[in-house]
Amino acid sequence: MEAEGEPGSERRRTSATAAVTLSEVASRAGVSVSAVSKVLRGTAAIRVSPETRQRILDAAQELRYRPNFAARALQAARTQVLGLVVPDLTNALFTELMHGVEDGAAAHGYTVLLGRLDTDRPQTEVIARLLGEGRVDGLVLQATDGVDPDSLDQLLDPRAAVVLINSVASGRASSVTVDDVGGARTATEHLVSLGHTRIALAGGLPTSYTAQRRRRGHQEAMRAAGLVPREDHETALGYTAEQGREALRRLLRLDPRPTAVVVANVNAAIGLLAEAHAQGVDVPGELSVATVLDSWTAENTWPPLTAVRMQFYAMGERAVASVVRRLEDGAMTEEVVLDPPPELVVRGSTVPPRT
Amino acid sequence: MEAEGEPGSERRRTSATAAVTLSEVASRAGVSVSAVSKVLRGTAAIRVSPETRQRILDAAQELRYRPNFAARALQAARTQVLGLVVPDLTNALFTELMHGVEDGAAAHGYTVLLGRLDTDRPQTEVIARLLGEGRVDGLVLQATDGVDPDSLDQLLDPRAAVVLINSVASGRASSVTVDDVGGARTATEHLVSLGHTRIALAGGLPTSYTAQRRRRGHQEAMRAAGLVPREDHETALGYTAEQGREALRRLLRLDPRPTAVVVANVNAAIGLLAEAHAQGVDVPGELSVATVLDSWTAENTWPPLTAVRMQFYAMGERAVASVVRRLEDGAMTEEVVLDPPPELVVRGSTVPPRT
DNA sequence: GTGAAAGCGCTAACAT
DNA sequence: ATGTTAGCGCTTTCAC
Repeated sequence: MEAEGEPGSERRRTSATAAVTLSEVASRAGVSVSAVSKVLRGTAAIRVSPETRQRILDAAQELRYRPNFAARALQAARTQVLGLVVPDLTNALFTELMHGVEDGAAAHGYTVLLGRLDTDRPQTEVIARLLGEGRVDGLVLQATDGVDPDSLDQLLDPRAAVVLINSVASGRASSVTVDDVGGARTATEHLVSLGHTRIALAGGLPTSYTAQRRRRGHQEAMRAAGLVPREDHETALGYTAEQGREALRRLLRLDPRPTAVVVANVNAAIGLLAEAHAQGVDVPGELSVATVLDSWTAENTWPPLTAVRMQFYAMGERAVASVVRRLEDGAMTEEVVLDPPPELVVRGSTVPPRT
Repeated sequence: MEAEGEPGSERRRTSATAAVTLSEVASRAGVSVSAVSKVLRGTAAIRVSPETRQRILDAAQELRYRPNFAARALQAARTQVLGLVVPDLTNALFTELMHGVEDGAAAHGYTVLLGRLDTDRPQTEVIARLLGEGRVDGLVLQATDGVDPDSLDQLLDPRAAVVLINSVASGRASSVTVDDVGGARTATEHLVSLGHTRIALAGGLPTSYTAQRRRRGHQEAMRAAGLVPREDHETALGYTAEQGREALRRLLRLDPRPTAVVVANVNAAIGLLAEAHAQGVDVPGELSVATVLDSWTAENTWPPLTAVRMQFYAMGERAVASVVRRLEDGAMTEEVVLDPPPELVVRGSTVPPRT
C-alpha cells in the first residue's frame, strides 16, 4: 500500500513465469535478504525495528511474494510432503483412508503426494524413490492385501519414517491398524443376538492380515456365544464383489444352510447380495447378511446392508500423526484404532431367523 | 566393484539420514561432480570415456546414489509434480478421475500432489500456494460443481498451467470435459428405443455446468424422437443419493406418472432406486431407471442399474496430457472427451413400458 | 538492529 | 575428455 521507492511501472514487470524472490522483496524494501527472511518467517521477529518490519511486510505484500518450495526444501532437507502409497486407487474404502490422511496431513502442515504401486515394478522402487530422492519426508503405506509380510520386511529401511496401514512389520516400521477383530466380533454378535446359530463367514484371503483378524473376531464371538465355528461355514475367497458372489454360491450348497452370514468386506457383501437376488434367495428372510466395513454404497442396496463401520478415516489421521511423531522424535509405534470403536449400523439385511 | 581410492571403512560412514550426494559419488569414482552429473542423467553421454563412465556408474551403484529432488527442482525451476484439486475426495466418481490422472501423470513422468479444497478457505489460496510456491508445475482442477463460473474466472491466472475438469473458463485456462450431452442423450435414446414416451429427468443443480449439458442431451434425444420434454417431468435437485430419493418422491406425485426416468448421476440413481424400494415402486416394472455415469456400485444394486459409462478415467488422462502440453508449448485448449464415447450398459433396471 | 556470506545438491556454461 | 565454477532461492551463523 505504501508508495515507496521504485516507480509504478516497474511493478508490472514481473512476468508470467518469473516468481518473486526474496532479494526482490529485499531491494524493494531497501533491506538485506536476511532481514526479509527473518521477518517473513517469524523467526527472531525481535531483532528488527518495527518500521523495517513493516516496510518488509508491505513490500512482500505488494510483490505478492511466495517462498520458493524447492529452495526451502533443499535448505531444510525437508519437504513437508507425505507420500500415500496404496495398492488400489479405485477402491471406495481407500477413499475414506485417503480423506483421513489428507485431513491429518493438512492439520500437521503437510501435503500429500500420491504414490503409485505398479503391479509390475517392485514396491521397493516406489518407496526408495519417494524417500530416497527426498520427495517426501515420510510414507503412509498400505501394502497390497495378502502381500507376504516377510518380503515387506525386506524392503523396509528401518530408519525411514514409514507407517504401515493394516499390516505390521515389527521393528521395521510403525503401523496403524483398524480394529478388525472387534469389527467382525461386533457383526457376529449382532447376528447372535438376533437368535442366529448357523452363522457363516465370507472371509478374505487367508494370507491377508486383515482377513485373519476378522476371522478371529468372528470366531471369538461365536465361541463366546457357545457356538462352534464350523470349517465348512467359512469361505476365504477375497474382498471383491465377484468373490462375494462366489461365496454365496458355495454357502448355498450347504445343507442345512446357514441362516446368516458375516461378510468380511462391503464390496464382497454387495456382490453377495446381488447374487442372492439373482439366485432368488430372500434377504433377509432366508439369509441375514451383515458386513464388516461400511460405505455409503451399503445403505443404498436393497435391502440396505447392516454393516459395521470401520474407522478408516480415523486410521488415516492416526497414520499421519504416527509418521509425524516418528519424524519429530523418532518414535516407532504400533497402534490399533480402538477409540472410535467399530460401529454397528443396523439396516434391513438382518432379522431374526425364521422359526 | 572396482576397489579404488578410499579405504572400505569410509563407506559405512554414511548414516541413516545422510543421503548420498553427487560429490560423494564423484570422489569415490575419482572424477568431478559434473562428470558424474552428465553421466548419470544421460546428457552428453558422449564426452566421457567408457572407462570413466563405468567407474561412475559403479560408484553410484555402490553408494546407492539418488538424485536429490529439491536440488533438482530448485535448479530446474520444475518439480515434475502436478497438483490434483477436487472438491470431494470421498466421491466414488472422483476416484476414476484420480486414477486416470495418476496414470497419465506417470506416463508423462510426473507425480501427483493432492490439493485440498477447504470449503472455508478460498480456492484462490490453494491454487496460489501450489503454483505460486512452485510446489507443482501445473494443476488439474475440478471446481466445485455449481460454482459460479465468473468467480472461477477471477481466480485463474491465465499464465498458469491449469486445466479445468468439467467446467470452462475460456481464455483463462484449458479444459477437459466429459461428453455430458452425449451421455444423457444415449440414456434417453435407450429409453425411447424401449418404447417409453413419458420419460422424466432427475437432474443436477441448475447452476451446474454438467447438469445443464446433461439436460440438453436429454432434451435433444426427446425432441429427436418427436417427444416433448415436459417441465414438470424434470427435477434439478442435485447429485447425491438423498437428492435422488427426493427426486423420486416428486416424480411419484405426477399424474400420469412417467414410465421411465433418466437420472443424471449414479449416486442419485442409487438413492432413487433405494427410495423406489422403500415406496414399493416396482423397478423396472412400473418405472425404468437409467443413469448417466456408471460405477461398480451400479451393477450391484437390485435390479442392477442400466447406466451410461462416462469416460472419467480418460478425462483424467487427457487432463494431464493437456497440462503437459501447456507446460511444453504453451497451448491452451478446450476439449471434450468424445473418443471413447459414453457407453451404454444395459442392466436390469430398464425394460419396455407396460402396455 | 542489520547485513554479508556460506552452503543445501544439483546443472550447465565455460575453461582446460 | 574432464574439471571449475557460478548460481537456482532460501536459511543461518557470524560480523558489524
